Amino acid sequence: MSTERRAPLDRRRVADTALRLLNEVGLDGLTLRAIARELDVKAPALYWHFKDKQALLDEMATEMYRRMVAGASFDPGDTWRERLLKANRGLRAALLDYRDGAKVFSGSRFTGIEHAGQMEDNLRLLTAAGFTLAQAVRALTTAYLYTLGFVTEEQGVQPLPGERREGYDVDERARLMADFPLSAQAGAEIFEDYDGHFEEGLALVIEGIGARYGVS
Amino acid sequence: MSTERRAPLDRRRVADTALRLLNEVGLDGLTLRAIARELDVKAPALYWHFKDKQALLDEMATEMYRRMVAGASFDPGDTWRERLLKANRGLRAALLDYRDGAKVFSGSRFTGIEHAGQMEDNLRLLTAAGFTLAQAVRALTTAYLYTLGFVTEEQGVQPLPGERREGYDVDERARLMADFPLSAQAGAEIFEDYDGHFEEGLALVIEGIGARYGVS
DNA sequence: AGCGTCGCCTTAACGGTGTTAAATTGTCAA
DNA sequence: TTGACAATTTAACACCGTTAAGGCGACGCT
Repeated sequence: MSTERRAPLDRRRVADTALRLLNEVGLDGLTLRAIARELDVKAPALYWHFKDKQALLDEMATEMYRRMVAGASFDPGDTWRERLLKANRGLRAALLDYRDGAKVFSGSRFTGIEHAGQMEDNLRLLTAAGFTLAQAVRALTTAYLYTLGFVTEEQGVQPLPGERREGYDVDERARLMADFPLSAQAGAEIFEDYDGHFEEGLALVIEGIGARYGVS
Repeated sequence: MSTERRAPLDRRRVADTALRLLNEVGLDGLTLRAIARELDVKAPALYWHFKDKQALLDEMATEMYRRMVAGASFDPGDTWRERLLKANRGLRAALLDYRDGAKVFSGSRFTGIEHAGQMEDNLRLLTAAGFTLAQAVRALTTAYLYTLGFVTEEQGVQPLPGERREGYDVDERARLMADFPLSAQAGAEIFEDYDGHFEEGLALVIEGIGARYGVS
């Protein structure tokens, strides 16, 4: 008889498994029973480690953020523009790593204060570059909210890089909108080349920060 | 005996009622049975008018948009800056009218092409002002996504104007973040005065559009 | 060695959810 | 009068998050 025993669960391992499963089944399919099955455990066992499902989602969001920070290559010598570019490209990449990543992320709250480290770093860099604290917060937040909004929409159309949700045929859309020629033509500018469009929008935001706050 | 008979349902009336109910119970509490009860009908009746719950949510989002457009005071003589301000202030106001409005909105798709009217109008105004079509689309979309991201976060903290969700005490947050002085101080810049912060971020985006695309 | 405690998990169950199939009613036309 | 058809109800299904209660193994204490 095998005396092998499963190692006891902990919050981190549960969140890990849930994140892996998320990519297979999506947020709708991410049930406690499915997560438990994956961990070779019954669903109520999860309640020993999390007070409810939202707490597990919070831990998942926190783990997503941890991995994003781990993958970030922040240089103390970055200009503020470089830093804003890196931070928001990194955020987008982190969200795109998971199906419904943006929804999970924006629907949750961090479980600790680990995120304060990166924030402090960014605020220090921007204030050192000449921004007031209020300006620095506004700059970071505005870019952050743009990125979050962008990826939320992006994942609504393209759940994972490569696969496309139904009902987004650009050609058919153009046909329906025959009476609105500019809108029809705009289709390609909306539903394709997300990478390029994200960069362009981010550039707009950064340009605005530099112009309005008079920091170069 | 009263021979009064309920007028038959239609998609619009169902969406109306669902939107009213949304403000009382929130998105989580918005069940088909609750909506049906409000309409003095049983839940499966809704399936005569909608193929599933998502289709009803789509109709709700469309109705939100209709009301937003109805409440908009777009002047053909608007400068492109005025137009971007009006459109995004109007969008935010429309989303804030409903509890979880941003979530409902960004999780759904319009049921028709009614939204193309306003889009065409905006694209016309911006291209007339000197933007290329691609630039106009990018300008409108970037501001739109910022607004959507902003209100999503805002409603996560403040479901309806006036009421606040738990766990967002700025003072306690500052205490936890004692080791991160800038971040601690930033609390007030993040969780308070949403009106002012929204305006400032929107101004940043618009400034960036003007600067990068060289249109004044 | 025996015993109690405690951490971690299972079994069983509850009320509620979206959804479907089938039966029912009301209305209007032939 | 009958038949067709739109609109709704009744009944049921599978599954969901969550709770209560109990089981089981490992550990410290006497």
